[in-house]
Amino acid sequence: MTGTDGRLARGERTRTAVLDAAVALASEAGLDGLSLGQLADRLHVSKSGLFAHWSSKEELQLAAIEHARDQWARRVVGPALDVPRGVRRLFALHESRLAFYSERVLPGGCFFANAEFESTGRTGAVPDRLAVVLGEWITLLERLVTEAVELGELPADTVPQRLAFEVDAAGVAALLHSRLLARSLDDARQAVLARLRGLATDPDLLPHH
Amino acid sequence: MTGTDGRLARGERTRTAVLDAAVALASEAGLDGLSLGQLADRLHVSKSGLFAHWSSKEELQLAAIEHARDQWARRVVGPALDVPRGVRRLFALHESRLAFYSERVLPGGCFFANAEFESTGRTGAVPDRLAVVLGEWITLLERLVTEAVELGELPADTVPQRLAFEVDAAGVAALLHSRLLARSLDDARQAVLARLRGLATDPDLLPHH
DNA sequence: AAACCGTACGACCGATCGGTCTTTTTTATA
DNA sequence: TATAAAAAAGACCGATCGGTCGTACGGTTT
Repeated sequence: MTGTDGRLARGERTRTAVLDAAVALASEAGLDGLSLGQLADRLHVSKSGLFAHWSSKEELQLAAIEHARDQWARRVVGPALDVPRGVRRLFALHESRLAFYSERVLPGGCFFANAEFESTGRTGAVPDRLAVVLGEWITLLERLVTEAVELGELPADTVPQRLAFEVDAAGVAALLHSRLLARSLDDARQAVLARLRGLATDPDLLPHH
Repeated sequence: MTGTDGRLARGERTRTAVLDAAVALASEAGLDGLSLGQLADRLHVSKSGLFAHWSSKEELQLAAIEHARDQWARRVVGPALDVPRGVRRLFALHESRLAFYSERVLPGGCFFANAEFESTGRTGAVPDRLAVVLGEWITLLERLVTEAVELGELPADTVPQRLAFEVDAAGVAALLHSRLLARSLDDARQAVLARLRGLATDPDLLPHH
């Protein structure tokens, strides 16, 4: 017995490499603008070789969604969960999201924002899956708000849905305008910081600037 | 003399019809996803007929930008300018923007948001022109905030850039999530309303709900 | 009536799209 | 060492992409 099959290992390696490139490309051109030919060229593999791993473009798109979701969980959500529950964790999530954008992890800024815009008015497995993943994100934000309320760090009459919407909105706008307005990321940070400090029962849980 | 040349009139008619369809199509598929073949089919004209009016796809894209800009000025900015200066006009602009989305004037919701996302990391005449038009929009928001401050309807220490960013962010997020979250448009309205009422020296200038 | 001009069409071009099929290379097992 | 299986390549397919060209129609001018 060998434990690891070299053939499968090789396949898994290229599979990961392809998905990395696919997520990066799709963050710029969108899931639809993602071209199999361009993707193959960039990775110095043949276009038909991609079909050994995914039977169609749609399956590759679905795999790219899962790949991007893992990346987001690891680089954005994970670090925030190391911070204590409450307003600090909520703000940490917002900050790690902005860091993801400013560090230009993906050339287009964000895989999901681009994909969500693109899937407007379309139907199919790809928009369906995107809707679920984005629902998870909103739910996470709402849960962090609710936790802060339960800890007494936010007023009891806080509407989690709306505050989650406000925090997310700042992130979305920061991304959208980051190319045009260099200060948009800072605006997004300051706006949410001021808002949370204004609401928090103990503003000193959050930085002053 | 005839005053109106029938040939030019006919050209202007189809030109307008094409741009209407182009803006609508681009609001869904993006300026890049806009296909001349599909556009021609939808209008029951020949693809080559389009080249009698625009020498290339890029020129049609630029014309579509101007067309969408006119539409936005007429349907969103115009009505807001009928409202008295100050916080009321600022909120009216936000509301007419949300109305533009909820009325589904464009199938994709917004021409410019889609176009701005798509032009991330690209160069050329189209992204350049988009950057200018979007700059005009941000400047308009900032000007309305500044006017409200000068009228004493908002505190003197208000940072126009940031408040303009917050109002715009609510609109952007409302559009992005409007397909997935039906309540996003209402969230965007309530969030900005609560924010402005919280800041305004006379909250009664704004509606209560 | 003739010349002219803006509009619009159909045929066609090379490039690229997603996708199929056959063959070759690499790795593991009998 | 021969065979099976996974991975990858190359040739090729019909459809569509943006774009060109020659031509015909309709309204204007002389």
